Amino acid sequence: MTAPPHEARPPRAGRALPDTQQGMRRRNLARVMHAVSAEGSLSRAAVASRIGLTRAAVSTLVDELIRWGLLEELGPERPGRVGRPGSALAVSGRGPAGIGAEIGVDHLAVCAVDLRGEVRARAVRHGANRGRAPQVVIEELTALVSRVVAEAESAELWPAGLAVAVPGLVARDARTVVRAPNLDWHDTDLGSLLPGGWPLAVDNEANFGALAELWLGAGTPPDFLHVSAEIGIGAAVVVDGRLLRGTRGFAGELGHVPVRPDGPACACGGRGCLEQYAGEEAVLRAAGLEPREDLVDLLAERAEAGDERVRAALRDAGTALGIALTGAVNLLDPETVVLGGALAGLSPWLLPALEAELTGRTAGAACPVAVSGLGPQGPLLGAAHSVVRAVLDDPAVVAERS
Amino acid sequence: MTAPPHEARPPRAGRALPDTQQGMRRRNLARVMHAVSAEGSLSRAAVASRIGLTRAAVSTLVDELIRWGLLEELGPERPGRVGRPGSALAVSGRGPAGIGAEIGVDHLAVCAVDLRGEVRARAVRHGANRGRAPQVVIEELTALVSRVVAEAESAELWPAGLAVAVPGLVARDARTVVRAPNLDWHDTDLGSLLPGGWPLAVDNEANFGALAELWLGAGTPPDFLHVSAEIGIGAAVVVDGRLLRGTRGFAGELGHVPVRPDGPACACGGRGCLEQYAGEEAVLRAAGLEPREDLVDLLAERAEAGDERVRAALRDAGTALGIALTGAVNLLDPETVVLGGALAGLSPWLLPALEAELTGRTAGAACPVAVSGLGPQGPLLGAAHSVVRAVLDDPAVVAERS
DNA sequence: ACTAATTTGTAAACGGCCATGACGAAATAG
DNA sequence: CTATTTCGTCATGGCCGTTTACAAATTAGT
Repeated sequence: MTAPPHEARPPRAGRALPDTQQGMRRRNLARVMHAVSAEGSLSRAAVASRIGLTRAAVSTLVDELIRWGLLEELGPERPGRVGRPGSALAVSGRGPAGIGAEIGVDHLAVCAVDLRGEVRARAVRHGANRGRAPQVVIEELTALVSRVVAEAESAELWPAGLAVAVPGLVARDARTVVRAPNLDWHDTDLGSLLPGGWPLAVDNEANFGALAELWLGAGTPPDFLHVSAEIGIGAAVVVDGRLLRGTRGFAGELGHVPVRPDGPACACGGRGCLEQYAGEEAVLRAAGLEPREDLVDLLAERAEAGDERVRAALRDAGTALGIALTGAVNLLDPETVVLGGALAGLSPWLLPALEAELTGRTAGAACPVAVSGLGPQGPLLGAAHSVVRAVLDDPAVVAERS
Repeated sequence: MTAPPHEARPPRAGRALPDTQQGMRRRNLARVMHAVSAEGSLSRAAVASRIGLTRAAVSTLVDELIRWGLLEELGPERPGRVGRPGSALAVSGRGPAGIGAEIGVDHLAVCAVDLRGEVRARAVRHGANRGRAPQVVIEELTALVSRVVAEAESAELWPAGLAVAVPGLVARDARTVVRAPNLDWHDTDLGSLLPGGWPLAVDNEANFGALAELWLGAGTPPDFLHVSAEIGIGAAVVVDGRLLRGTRGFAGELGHVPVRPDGPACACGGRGCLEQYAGEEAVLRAAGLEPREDLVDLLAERAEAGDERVRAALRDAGTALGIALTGAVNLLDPETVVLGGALAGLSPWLLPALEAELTGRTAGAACPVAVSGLGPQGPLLGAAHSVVRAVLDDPAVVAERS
């Protein structure tokens, strides 16, 4: 577990606030929100000492945040120490909520998360989406969103934004799906298909999964490499608490890192890419299984049961992952590598070979490998929380929106 | 970690100015300096419109910067347009200077750069440093620094900091050389050997080379991957205009990215690392040459002359580089890849094979490869400029220092 | 039980910083 | 020669956090 930060500092948001007196005030509002959010309940004086402002300044900031409905006063604290007890502040359970959505290969999911970080509404629809037209899928997703939003509104929440996790490459405009091979989508502008009216952010599921790990994972450091696999293999690079997106938004394509330069040809144009060894198709073939919806469970079950062919397939996938990760670790020097998504569930059979490669190839300076506790829930939670974080990072936006 | 705030603090520690009114003023002072520095000469009104402040505010900022000796008034501008002509401001050619130093495998170099970015003093000593004790080498380096500082001081410059480029891995404290295989140095604390009194920053030569490319290179974008090779192969990742250093400061170890997982064993513990194919030793062996000091010139000369064995060696090195870079590009999605250091001089024979691999393996989404115009001068210039940038990024420090 | 000490939250005065608006100065346009 | 435009500066005002002071609420000590 990482030591509690001496100061609850909001990670520098995507779009920095202007460097003016008003921008300073907005950043201080954010610092108050983050401090209270991190501790759950805090007095004004405690916030002041934590973020380095005076009690008087914090008082005016808190007044404003209460007026906007982002904080609420819980009443006097239980007096344990000497002196007048403070009045406990907490992040409001009403007000803005983050709507997260996930487009999986064989399911759709939507949830609403309040400012406290609690999931307040959910909706899921199972069924394969592969090859279906984006319009149809988005229509169904929109219906789920409507249901979740209605449920949230009945709990006095209002949607502050919609974030959609997609199994594919997303352009930096956070609207266009450039390529989602497992859905057969290409250059699809989700911005025009999804309901307008709220801020919208579309991103790779690996990215949202990594953010969930950063924000919700136990002891996840601000510098790590998050690897996830559904059908393709994606990774997300988090540096200093921020996602590394790349010029075109395509960073993290671990699946196409060359593992054996003379290996089998890949659809990407290369040879011997990681996906040729650790991708779903490759593992299925090596395990001698047919494609199914609940593939991960099946693989885990067979491996558990002692199916030697399945175990060998997973072992080989782990080896390939280890080779690719050796390159990534040498290049990025992350604090840890986190296995998420489907890899989390299969980690008992992947990890030994993976770690053998990784530590064997990096003598001494090995990078620890951890398994995500969020597993397949990561992307959806990360999406919803990304909206919540946007509000915490700049609480003043809600004032403009009323 | 108890570090005195004044001494041994890395100039570009990345630590942002405090978020207060005074911090805001300091940032605005920096914006004025950057604006004037970028244009060479600018009136107060032009600065104001460029950085988004009012003329009145800029006036007071400029007054202060002139009082500190960082800006100087050149007098009225040539009136070409309507209205009263402005008074041209320029960055002062006197005052603080950045001292850059480079410890190469077969040379030492020091230079002084003024705030305008011009090199005002140099000193070089040739001779192999491999295997010599750090104390002895640093003693010689210190002598060179003294000469350069004396020359700078006679030109009314005073050293604002010392930055040292080293061919090896440097810890994040910017003082300790963890491993420099080509010097045979291990866990050497340069901070205690180098002259005190100034802020000190030790860093990898690849990092400083990348910064030089960022700051001085023609048209270098803020997101790129800089590859350099002296004996080992180092890379530096620049994201959004900032170096990615990694948790331990070891990011960019491209030389130990696996290229052929079953290839020859490497000192790092791995097999088939890039260095086994494109490192100096490997290229020498393939080319059938003996180690020499001016190896790069020799290789270029032979290749130019048509020596087929040398050309094949460089071609193979390019291929291996291309494979390793394919992985890096997939992971980081940089805007360009820049070849610097010794690779720049050999690029005519490396590039064809390198680009063939890179574009062939990344179908369509290829990443352009550029060659550094700075070549072997990069690290030294980057080091000196890093000190200058630190002053431009926070001009108020010079006021504290007098 | 009563006083002293400590801590919290708020209010008023203060100082730093930039914006606004006005003014003189120095050029061009007609 | 006048009107116009632009530059640099000054006085004023608003925003924002700090300083200082004070009442309220609790514990510690007698």
